[in-house]
Amino acid sequence: MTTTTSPQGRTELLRPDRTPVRVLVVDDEAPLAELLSMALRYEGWEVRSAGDGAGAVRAARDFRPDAVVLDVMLPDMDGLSVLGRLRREYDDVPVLFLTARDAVEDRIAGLTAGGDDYVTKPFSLEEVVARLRGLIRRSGSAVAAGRAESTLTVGDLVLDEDSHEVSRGGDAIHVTATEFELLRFLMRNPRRVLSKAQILDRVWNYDFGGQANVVELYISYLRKKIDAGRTPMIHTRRGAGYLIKPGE
Amino acid sequence: MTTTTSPQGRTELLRPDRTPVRVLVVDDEAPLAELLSMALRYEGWEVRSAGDGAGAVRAARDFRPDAVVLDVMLPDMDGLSVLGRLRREYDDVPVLFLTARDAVEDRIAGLTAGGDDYVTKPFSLEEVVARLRGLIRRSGSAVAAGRAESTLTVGDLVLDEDSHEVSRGGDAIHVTATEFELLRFLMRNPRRVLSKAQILDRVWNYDFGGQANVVELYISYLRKKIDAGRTPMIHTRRGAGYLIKPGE
DNA sequence: CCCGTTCCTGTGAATTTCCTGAGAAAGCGG
DNA sequence: CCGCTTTCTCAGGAAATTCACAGGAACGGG
Repeated sequence: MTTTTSPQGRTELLRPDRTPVRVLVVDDEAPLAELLSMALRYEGWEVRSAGDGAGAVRAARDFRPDAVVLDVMLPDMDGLSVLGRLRREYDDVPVLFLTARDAVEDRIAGLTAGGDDYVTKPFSLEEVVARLRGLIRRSGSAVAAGRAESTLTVGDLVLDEDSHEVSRGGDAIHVTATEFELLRFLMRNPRRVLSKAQILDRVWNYDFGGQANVVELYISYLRKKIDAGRTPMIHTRRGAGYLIKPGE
Repeated sequence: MTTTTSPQGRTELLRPDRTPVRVLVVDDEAPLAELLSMALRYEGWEVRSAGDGAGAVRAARDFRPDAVVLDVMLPDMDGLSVLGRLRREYDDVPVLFLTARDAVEDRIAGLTAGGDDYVTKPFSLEEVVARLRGLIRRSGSAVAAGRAESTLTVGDLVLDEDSHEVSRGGDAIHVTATEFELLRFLMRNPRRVLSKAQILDRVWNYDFGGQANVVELYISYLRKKIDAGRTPMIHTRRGAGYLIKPGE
């Protein structure tokens, strides 16, 4: 697995043979599966989806995914069983579990043990994509293809996805969890205008029902922390959205 | 056997020929075997599993594992018989026994006489991984490949996995068993945020059903012992988890 | 230059997340 | 069996974070 930089400046994961990464989405709620598939395709990944455990196993067999997104609550069998079947014939595939927050610790215990990961519903797409990237990065193929990078850089601004640390020009900057996700989304799309709707869709939970101006608010927070007294890197495109780029 | 540092900074055991270590897991409880396999694969090891004694012997024959994790209670034959068969054709392989806590102690004593080791169910994955590492390190191949390292260091904090001793800046620090495992997990993943769920999964027993705030509690304990009056090394990433890193 | 629109940001309150003391229960050594 | 240690639950309180609201600033089309 390697990272390349596309003409647009987006970095995307590729497999060693320079073919796009394949991800299998398993969820019985069709709209959610749809939402996920779209988001993952937007990442440049190849996506297939299944609505139940049996379908998942079948799909895995001929699709040979590099990673799986798996709802732990499925109509026919539970997450662990599906995982078992997948793993039986298909060793190393990393899995990202989707689980309800209130599902009293839905026996998440054990699920993340193997280096797999999980997110609780309702999640933000940014969260899912980030975790998935992490899993793929750390999976066998990534190691085989060389050094995996856990850090995003735009100009003198650096964001480390492992330690959740942010710094600009060497100075450490403290950001909150939401600020971190927003900044990560911006930095993953440098020099590209992102609309408030896009940002809301990616960074906030999919069922967020609040005011649209939280985005403005958090942009404001980030500016205070990142651009304070320096060449601004976060820019407003009135009527369009926001973008981040290195200062001249 | 050598230790190398992967791109992510994790150290992993390799065989003299720089091939991953091979581990055979023998347990008839499929979910447990699954859990173990996942955890061991995550360590970078190659894993095969068997559900009974006969299968174990067969698997060992063509898999030639560097270590075996063996449940002493198997449907077809008991641990001793399996061990006998394994050893008959395959001398030196170190074995980690899994045993129920109430199992008769002296039986185990006999089993571990040859430098093997055991853990009682329910165990924590950290425990199993650590013991297994110890066994492999001490086994023939490790000696052949040179010095094995049993100590973790982050800044001036040192943890010895063999003696279970911890010290910071030369001062010995007493930690309890649970504190030790938590600290070891943190130190094996320096500068990386570990979520409370991940920590719970790795450090606590797999059937632990308690409150998630034991993690907070033990972090608090560790801070009192390790960071007291010094530059803090254990940091909270609110909404994300905890991480350890050397103070500047 | 005016006006409607869009964006920025201070204030404050609700909520979430984390920390930690106190004590019950279980384990261990003598 | 007793006393000490360790593990863990519970609950209160502290602190950080998230978010709504609203007034004012900046912008851009006409």
